[in-house]
Amino acid sequence: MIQPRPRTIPEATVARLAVYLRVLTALADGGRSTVSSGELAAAAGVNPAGLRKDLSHLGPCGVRGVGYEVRTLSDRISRVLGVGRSRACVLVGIGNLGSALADYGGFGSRGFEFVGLFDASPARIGQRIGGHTVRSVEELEDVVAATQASIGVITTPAEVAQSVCDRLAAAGVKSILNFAPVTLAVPAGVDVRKVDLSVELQVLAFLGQQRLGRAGQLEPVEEPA
Amino acid sequence: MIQPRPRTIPEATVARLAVYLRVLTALADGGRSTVSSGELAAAAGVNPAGLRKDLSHLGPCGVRGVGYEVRTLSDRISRVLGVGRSRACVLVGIGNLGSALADYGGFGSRGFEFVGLFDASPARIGQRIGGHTVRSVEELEDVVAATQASIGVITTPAEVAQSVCDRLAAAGVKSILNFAPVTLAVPAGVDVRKVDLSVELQVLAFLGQQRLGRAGQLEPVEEPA
DNA sequence: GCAACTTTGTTCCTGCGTTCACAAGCGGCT
DNA sequence: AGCCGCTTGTGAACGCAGGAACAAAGTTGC
Repeated sequence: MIQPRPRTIPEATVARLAVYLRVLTALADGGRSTVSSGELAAAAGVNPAGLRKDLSHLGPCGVRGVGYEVRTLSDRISRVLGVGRSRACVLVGIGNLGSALADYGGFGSRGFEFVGLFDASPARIGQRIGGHTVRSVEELEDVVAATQASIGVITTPAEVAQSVCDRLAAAGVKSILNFAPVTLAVPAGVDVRKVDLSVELQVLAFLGQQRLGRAGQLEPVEEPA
Repeated sequence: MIQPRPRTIPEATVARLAVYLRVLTALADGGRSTVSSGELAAAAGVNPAGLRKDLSHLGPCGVRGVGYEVRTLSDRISRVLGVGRSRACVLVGIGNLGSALADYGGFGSRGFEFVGLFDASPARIGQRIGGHTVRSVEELEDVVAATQASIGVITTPAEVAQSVCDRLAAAGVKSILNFAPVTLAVPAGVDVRKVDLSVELQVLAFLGQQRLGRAGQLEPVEEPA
């Protein structure tokens, strides 16, 4: 028997499922037992129809006329996303940002566990952050091999990010989250996801100034009819 | 004389323009004077045709048969994005992540200047980070009004993010970058951009396990029949 | 001066994501 | 038991981003 449902869930949907899961957890803590798509969508900041379509990728999991049972839906999403499955992560580059991530509690509750913090600076090595000890980046390959880490996070300066990325990929890491402001080249079979904080600010600023122009506060730069 | 070009540049294009700008800056530092779309696209990790389409939103700025002049293109993108224009930003929530952002040098070179760091904890108030002193969140409205800050960054715990957001919006901040894991509600005319680190990891992990499933290495965790 | 090569700018097209709208199904009320 | 209202799940249309192919334009060599 084959599954009639296509196994591919759009990436945008996956991102929203994670958001829904967080909202559902908050609702469960609040004692709610059921919730409608409209209410859930409002809390997540999306369109109700889009939410239902996202959830349809999991198969029918609601009751018509009533809504979704919070517990059931929460479990279903957790299972699909693989929450609870422990995932070993390594983090390279223990600067300000790296320290913040290592110390952030939001990962552990989702099954992400840092099994190695690495830095090249002798001043950093040996420090304890978030319950782990910073190790020399020389040990990177050994730790990845020993722990079978599948996720690597790069928070190094841009200059060394590519070489760190190469070493992670060579050591067997299949998924890389990159905070360094460079575009990484990786071999096939390795996923890279980039988070660029200054680009986010830049886009935000551009939208702001574009909105000012549209608002006609100062000379309306509209094309006249 | 009106500009015949439509003023709306797609958001995705704006984000890529910021990336191109970074690559161009690196090229200029390396002494390059011209660059082709193919080379620039490779360095930015995008399709050459897409890059040319992005650049076409700025009007013709290349020379056929030669390529783009690095200096000219760099200036053009900078002007469109508003780089160089100084933008006052306030940062609320000086935890690990907030400290990292306040101390990150990548913002100042793009014209983003933090004019206020705020926290509610007395233990944090008075600390100096990145050349600024952490102030009480009580002073938030006064500082925003005095500095005409247009951008606010929220790195507080989730529980207080909405109230901070409300205060920022009421004080006149028009663009908000939110790192707290909640969906913020804002009045019309205010832009919010959300960066959710744990969602990024979640998506990465899901793509990884999905890739494993497709590879047929082991049977994917099917719902039993 | 002319031809050939290189590279841009544009156009078409395909696919995806989002939104709207409606049929199907379930609980509650009479 | 039967009807009504509410909510889900799905099908269709719309708009948008991404990719490939092509024409225009400029340079280089002869």
